[in-house]
Amino acid sequence: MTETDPLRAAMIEAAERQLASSSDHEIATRAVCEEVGVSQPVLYRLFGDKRGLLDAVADHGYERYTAIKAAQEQTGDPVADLHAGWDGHMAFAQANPALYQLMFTPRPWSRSTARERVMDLLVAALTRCAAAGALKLEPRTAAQLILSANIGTALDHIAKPALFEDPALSHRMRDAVFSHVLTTPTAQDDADPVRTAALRLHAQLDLTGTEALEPAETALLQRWLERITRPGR
Amino acid sequence: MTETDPLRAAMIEAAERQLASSSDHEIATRAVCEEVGVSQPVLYRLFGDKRGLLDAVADHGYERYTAIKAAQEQTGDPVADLHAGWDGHMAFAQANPALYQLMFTPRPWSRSTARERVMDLLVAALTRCAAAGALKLEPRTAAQLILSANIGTALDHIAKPALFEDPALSHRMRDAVFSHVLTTPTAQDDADPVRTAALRLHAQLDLTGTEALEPAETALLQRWLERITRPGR
DNA sequence: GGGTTGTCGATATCGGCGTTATGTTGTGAC
DNA sequence: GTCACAACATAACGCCGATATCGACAACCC
Repeated sequence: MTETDPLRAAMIEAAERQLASSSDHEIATRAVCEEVGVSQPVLYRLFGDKRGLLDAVADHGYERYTAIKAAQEQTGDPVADLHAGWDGHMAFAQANPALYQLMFTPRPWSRSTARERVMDLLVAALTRCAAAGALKLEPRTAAQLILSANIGTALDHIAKPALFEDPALSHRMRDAVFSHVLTTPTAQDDADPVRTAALRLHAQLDLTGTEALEPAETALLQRWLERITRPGR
Repeated sequence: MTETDPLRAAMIEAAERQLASSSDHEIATRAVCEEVGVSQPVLYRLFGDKRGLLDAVADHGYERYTAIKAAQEQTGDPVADLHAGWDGHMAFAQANPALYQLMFTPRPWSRSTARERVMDLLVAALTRCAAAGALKLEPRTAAQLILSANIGTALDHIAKPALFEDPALSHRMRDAVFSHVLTTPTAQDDADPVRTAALRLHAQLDLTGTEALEPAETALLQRWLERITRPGR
């Protein structure tokens, strides 16, 4: 995945350093090239564009993001992992505010896939929750809700860094969204038990699959389960 | 409040037009001056800075924002007004994506007060809800939650405009946050009836005040009510 | 009323930026 | 040996944000 081009990696790291230390969250292609010790045309040959460099920095930030996440999501309880994932997201925003905005704030003409990949990570974590019967919604819908709320909260905290000191607000938002997405441990099958069971089976099939059915049959079954869980609410 | 300086207003409007029609959500001071028919030094005399111009554009956007809001928040039911306010916020983001990002995305060194003023508007709407006994939290805390979630959802929709077509996601987020902030109509006084009653009285005093107590007494009472409602959760 | 002062504006310019055309050097193939 | 090609630096172009300098004009004091 990483092309192991040392020059390219050095430029990305230099750009990330300058981005983190710049007061206005901006970088200058000249300064990046000077820090690495090369001239400007190499930047345009490697990244095509300043925007290409920024996209590469954002994608590199995704790998640092996954490194933080991979170091913690070890619990057997997927719901606890989900909570830790929210807090890890906030910690990443606090540690790298400029990089965070680059990754999660909409930039026109951006071709970075950082946000989508974070989304996929979240969908995977939510699918594990669904397999445990803890999810009320489809994993993708729940992921969109959680990620939007997480980003909105993190951007608010970045604008007012004092908020990071007290995690009460972040946890309140986390609980608000999670309680709308997760099943309550007490009354597990609330309104529509068929729907919850279908969601659980769908996720379990995504995770482990089955050998009791032919692939074509499994595919048809998944479509049926999607129809059962579709209507929302 | 508006200084009624026609030149200043013309430059703000020109900058807003160019911001809305620019592909990269950027403006050039030269182009703004040229459209108005003045030279660059007047821009720096009026706004001091390019950032000053952008701040003025953001603050002007706040007035358009309030215009949309003032046209709808008329119902007697403050909770219904709150729901309409969320949807109006999303509609504003859809109608003016570039201006929206300028107003609600953290910009270093920005001196714009647009976000704070929107926050104050939301606090006022929530205080009306609290006076009706519909709020579980202090208005400021609730406002921070709602605004962060609203901004996060709107930014997500701006990045993928197709999401605007189906309001299901936005409404899901709205319900998630609101159900964490508002009292359910059925079981109004749930865990801590003293706290809910104190919140209600605090808000009502903020709104209408009282003549039964001296001002100093009222102030002390408000501090007591804050201590009752402080501990959170 | 003439000179003074200060405000408002334009012209011209500076330094920095993103980007690219041009030259130059090194290297492997035949 | 030379020829083709790739990789790199030099130098330049055009645009941008910001400002120094200068001119016009109204108000005001003596």
